[in-house]
Amino acid sequence: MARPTVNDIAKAAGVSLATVDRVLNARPGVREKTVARVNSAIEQLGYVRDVTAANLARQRRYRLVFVLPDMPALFVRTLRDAINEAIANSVTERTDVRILTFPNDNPHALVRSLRELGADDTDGVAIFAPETPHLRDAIVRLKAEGIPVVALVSDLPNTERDHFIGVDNVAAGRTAGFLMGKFLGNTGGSVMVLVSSMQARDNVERRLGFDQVMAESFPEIEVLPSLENHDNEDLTARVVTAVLAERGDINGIYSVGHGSHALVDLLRGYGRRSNITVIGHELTDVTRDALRDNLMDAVISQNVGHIVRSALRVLRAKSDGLDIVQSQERIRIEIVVRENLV
Amino acid sequence: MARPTVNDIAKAAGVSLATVDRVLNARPGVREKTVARVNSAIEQLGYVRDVTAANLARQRRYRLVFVLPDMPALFVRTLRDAINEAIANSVTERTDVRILTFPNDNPHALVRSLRELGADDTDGVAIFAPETPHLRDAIVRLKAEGIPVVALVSDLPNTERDHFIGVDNVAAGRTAGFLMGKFLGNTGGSVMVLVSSMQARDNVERRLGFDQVMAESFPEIEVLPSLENHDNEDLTARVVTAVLAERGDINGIYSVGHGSHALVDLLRGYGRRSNITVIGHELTDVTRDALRDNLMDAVISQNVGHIVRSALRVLRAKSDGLDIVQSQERIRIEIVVRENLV
DNA sequence: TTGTAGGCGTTATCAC
DNA sequence: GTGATAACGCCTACAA
Repeated sequence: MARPTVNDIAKAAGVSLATVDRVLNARPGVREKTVARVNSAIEQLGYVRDVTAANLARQRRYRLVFVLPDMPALFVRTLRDAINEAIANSVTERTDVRILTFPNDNPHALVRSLRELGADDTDGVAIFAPETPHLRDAIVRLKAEGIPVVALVSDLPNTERDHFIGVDNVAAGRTAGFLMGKFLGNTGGSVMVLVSSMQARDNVERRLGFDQVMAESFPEIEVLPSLENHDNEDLTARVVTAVLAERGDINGIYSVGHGSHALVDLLRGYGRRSNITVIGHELTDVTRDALRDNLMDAVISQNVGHIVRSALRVLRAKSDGLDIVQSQERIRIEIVVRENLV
Repeated sequence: MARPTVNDIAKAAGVSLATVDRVLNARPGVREKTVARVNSAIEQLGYVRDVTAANLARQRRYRLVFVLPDMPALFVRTLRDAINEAIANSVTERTDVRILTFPNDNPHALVRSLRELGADDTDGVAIFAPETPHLRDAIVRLKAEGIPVVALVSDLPNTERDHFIGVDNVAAGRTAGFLMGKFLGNTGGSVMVLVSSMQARDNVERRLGFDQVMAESFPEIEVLPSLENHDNEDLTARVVTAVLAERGDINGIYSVGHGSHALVDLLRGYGRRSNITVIGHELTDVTRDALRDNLMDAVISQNVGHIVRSALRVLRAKSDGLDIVQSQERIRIEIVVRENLV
């Protein structure tokens, strides 16, 4: 039998469509008694609103905004590409997507962009940015205007964001550590740790998880202190070369950040004659090639396509005050090796 | 500016709504000249039909069917659970889902079930079953009736199925082999291969991929012939125990099928005192616990939730003659270890 | 061969 | 407070 409609509840409750609608959308101007009557009819018939019909009637468009840093790291470009692909496919989903870019070294510019957004022109915001007090304030304001906000890739735990879409970076680091330990076996040796910057919370969390697992499960392997390379190729080359020369026992490199470009370039120069296990994060053109060419052994990643689609679904749902399907929105920590590329 | 509607094309082409509709849906009774005029208006305005409005108007429901074997293997139950979860969440998607079960040793029963389905009561079928001549015929008939058919998990390459939703099992086997080789390191030794049955095409393909990689990249490791255990616990225990006793050099076990239950039970008895690397397929309650308890080292898997949702999307799209978003429908070969569980 | 009118389930603008 | 009534974008009798 067919789903009950507003007409059915109207009949059942002995009121008109308009009244049912008022109750459904919690609009004022209905006696409490009537509200109760309508609600019980809704209960009894098991009514669930047809969102597509509602959206048609109100000519709804979801105006969503992605906020991204203007970083050189390939991962950000990968994310941007995924967003653009989603845009291309969203014509059919009543969704208008804008991308706002901010200079990644300038949190004020970010906040300034965010200030432009109001409930009159945006229905949801997805933010990929480091947490700062200014950003916290900006989010407070967005929420005060009733605009849903989700954190992307890097969580903003001390803000009022509605949802975080990304992976647990401690677990991602633990996964990297587990693979490093298993790949090295019980041969001892030591692992060099490369990181773009220890400012970013994701990097810190990954390093933490990595160290946990190495200490717990592979104590015979020594993990060296982090080397910050700021995504600089020359610096990377110099530092890595120096450390490799200095210590003869290095058999693993862990690249914590999402910019393994410099490292991969260097390794490509070596031609992998060194028998070093290399593990990094985020699947990009660079790391994909590196896996294929045996320059890297594993990449811990998160599916950007999934992240973007999840952000869109979650923001639309929040904007409608609807529930989300948890299992569908969980972003998995993916392990990518040579053989399961794509 | 707003998306053009049928009204806009009607105006632009100087015809009525009904004519536009006839052209859009390729219905007969329109002069070629008129068709051309309407089509060029559609082109010019960049019209793209609002599927939700169309579905509302025609009170469209997608009546989809999943066909599954009645197997004891936990993987099938996992898949079934995922379908039921999807059903629970599909109220809002104009989709009615039925599950048809057939005794897995009886392909005739499968074909008989399929015969019941007609264009009058089903809009799409997703089939998880081994390919047989009878099944091929049944699919020919479904397609002849205009019913979209997708293969689930295990491809049906020699049939007219519209789409395959699942992973490349050769690549899955290669991935297992890669991890086995990396985990064992260059210690030599030999790997025992357990398989429920070599009848199933997926098992054969995985074994093939596994052997490829082992031969190419880890020639120092010996891979033993497949032991068929037919998911039987007693048999597994006897065989595995015997082989382990007979050959002292076994340091790896590869469980090819999707029923690692018997093996895990046995290993649990051993308490993992044996230093054997164990790799299997499909994440289920059993393999999840085994990873957590260090009884297994890695599980190669495919996300059943994703598979089911993909099947629904693809069948709906095919049913409407729409394109699918390839990148969204590609099922990934997932590697699951202790640290990236869930 | 083409057009008119009404309806799909919901919302919104009026009156009463 | 409440109820007709007309949209939204599309489809489908039924007329013409």
